Amino acid sequence: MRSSEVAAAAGVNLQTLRYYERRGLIDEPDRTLGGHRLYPAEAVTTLRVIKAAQRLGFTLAEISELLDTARHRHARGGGAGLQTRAREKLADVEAKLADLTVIAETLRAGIAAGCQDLETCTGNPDCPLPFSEIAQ
Amino acid sequence: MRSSEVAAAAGVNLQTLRYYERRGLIDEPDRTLGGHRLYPAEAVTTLRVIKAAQRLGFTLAEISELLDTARHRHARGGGAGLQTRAREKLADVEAKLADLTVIAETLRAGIAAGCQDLETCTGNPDCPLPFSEIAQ
DNA sequence: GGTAAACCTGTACCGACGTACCGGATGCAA
DNA sequence: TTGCATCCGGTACGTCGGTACAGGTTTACC
Repeated sequence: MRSSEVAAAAGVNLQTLRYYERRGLIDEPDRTLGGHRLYPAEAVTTLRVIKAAQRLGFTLAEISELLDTARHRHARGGGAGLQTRAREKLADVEAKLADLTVIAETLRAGIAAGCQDLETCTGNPDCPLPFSEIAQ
Repeated sequence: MRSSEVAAAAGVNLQTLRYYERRGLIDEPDRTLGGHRLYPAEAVTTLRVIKAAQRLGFTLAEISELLDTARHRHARGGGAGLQTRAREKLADVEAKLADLTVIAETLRAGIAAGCQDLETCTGNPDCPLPFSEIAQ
């Protein structure tokens, strides 16, 4: 498959394909005599896996590592496997959930109290937004 | 107060202070004859309000706008007030919460299923991670 | 063999939020 | 008046995940 076919099939930009190649996320494909890239069909699957992993919150660096340890399985000791990574990521996500829950509650309180502007709220000790408590 | 005092009192970097000034988040302070900035004590409060608003998920651009509409209150029509902004932000935060909840559930499913690496999971139709369904 | 579409490399840029470094000027105390 | 900490403006860098452009080749089809 040619690069634009792969990009279209995976729903990514052509530039993104080359970017991933530079980042080591996808293998360097074979080339035509003239230097044009020729991808195997599996490249599309790899790209979809990358996108799925991104949706789960993994960074490209993490995905790159996960793909590496998947390829050569002798990752004893050094590289953490998918299990470990998923556990760590879950902890991150749960922490973010906790943060956002507090934030949502605070915003709801501010809305319920009818806060009109930052200046008034900052000086008002009854305001539920954390401006007044912070002011002094 | 001198710039380093304000920065220390608000817990921000000196450079950040100048950055906020460039962004229009804090007023341009008076200067000494030699050009050194001299801040009023309220600058510290403003900085803390900015940090509190950031913790609530507002961008610096949004905070800048909120501070502006707070300062000159004649913001009828054009600029949305704190109420409106808070409602919009709450909707954002709730959307993020929903996303992260799905992500957390997916990660938990993957952990419970004992997924070991991306390659195996991609080819396994029983894997709860959304790689296999996506592969074809 | 001509032509247009696709492709190549390399580099620069986006946005969001700062941080760091430079050479030079200033402030303050002894 | 000297000396040193602090501050000045301007610019460059860093992250993260791409995207865009320039200007030059290659491929594919008629």
